[in-house]
Amino acid sequence: MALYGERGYDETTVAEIAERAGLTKRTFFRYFTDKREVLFWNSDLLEQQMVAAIEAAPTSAPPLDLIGAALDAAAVRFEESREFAGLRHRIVASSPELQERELIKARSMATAMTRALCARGAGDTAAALTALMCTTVMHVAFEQWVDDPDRTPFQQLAKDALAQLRELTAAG
Amino acid sequence: MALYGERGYDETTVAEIAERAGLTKRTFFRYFTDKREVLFWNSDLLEQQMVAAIEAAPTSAPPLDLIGAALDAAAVRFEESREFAGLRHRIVASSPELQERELIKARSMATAMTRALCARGAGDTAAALTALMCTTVMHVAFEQWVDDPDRTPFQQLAKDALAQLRELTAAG
DNA sequence: CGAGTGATGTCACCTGGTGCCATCACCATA
DNA sequence: TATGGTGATGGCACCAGGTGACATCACTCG
Repeated sequence: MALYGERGYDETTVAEIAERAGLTKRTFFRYFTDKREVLFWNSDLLEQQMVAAIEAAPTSAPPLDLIGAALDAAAVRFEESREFAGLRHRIVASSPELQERELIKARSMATAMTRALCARGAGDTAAALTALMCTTVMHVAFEQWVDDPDRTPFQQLAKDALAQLRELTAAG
Repeated sequence: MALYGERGYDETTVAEIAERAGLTKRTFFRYFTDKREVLFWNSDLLEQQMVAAIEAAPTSAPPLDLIGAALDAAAVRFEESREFAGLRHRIVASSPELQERELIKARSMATAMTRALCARGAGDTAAALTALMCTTVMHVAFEQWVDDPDRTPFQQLAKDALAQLRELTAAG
């Protein structure tokens, strides 16, 4: 992460990372499957927590509330490390391959939530749509949250974005 | 594409593709920036057509109608080559790196539509949410459409998915 | 003390991807 | 016809990401 920040992602070689860490290139690849994966070390944890939030919600909760619960869970993790998230986000934004990786992580999150929603009795299509809307709102809110000079809480931004999404689909 | 279908994407080397095409590895990379890009040859065309559909819609149209117009444009292109889309989809589904590429293409589509929506006077957040909902519905409908034994038209599936999304956000 | 086990190093190797220069076909113009 | 320019291709060397196979070393357990 330090090296990525100092010299840029593309300009950093795995050999250099390994050297800085006092290891070998080979050993690096035993810990990380990828050069990219370093930036997504804890992503599955976030996924698990959002899924758990959905599973823990009351059975009668409508889809939008489930999304809200998952976003609240995400908010907790995000607020834990705002400046780190900012650095990480800037690095990811600098490289297309990292954005690709970020997108597939989001997709993985969505499919996990889809499974959880199906397990709660939602139809396949409804579950998929709901989960994807959740990642959509998360993405939009995250873009506003990171590097926000006012340091507005993520939870607030996510709530607003969700409300706006509701308006958009209701109007007309 | 033939080689990807025969031997699988991962097992196919660029040198083999070039040889089959009567070219050199070097020449291949002058036409395609990537080994992956072969599968996404016409993706920018689809993007342009969906953007054009949004721009061509009446000024008074609500967001959901704009999404509908863009999806109709996509439907036209999809129906042109159903079996090809099926093969292509199967190949993409077989490889994570191809899925990553597909996701970033969808994202690029979304940002292009976001720009178009902003140009029509939509707010930044509203535009982003609308565009992402469009790609979401497109994805869900596409998954149902491809390899569907009943050969239901894409337009129908997209319309249904969009209606279901509306229900999901309205309920509660 | 010796065997087994897990983490690391070492090396060879493959493949995707790029820079650089040579070559060749084609085309316009004198 | 000869000449020179231009665009597409080939050839080559090279780098970086990534993997497999084997050696080594530390640590633990009996």
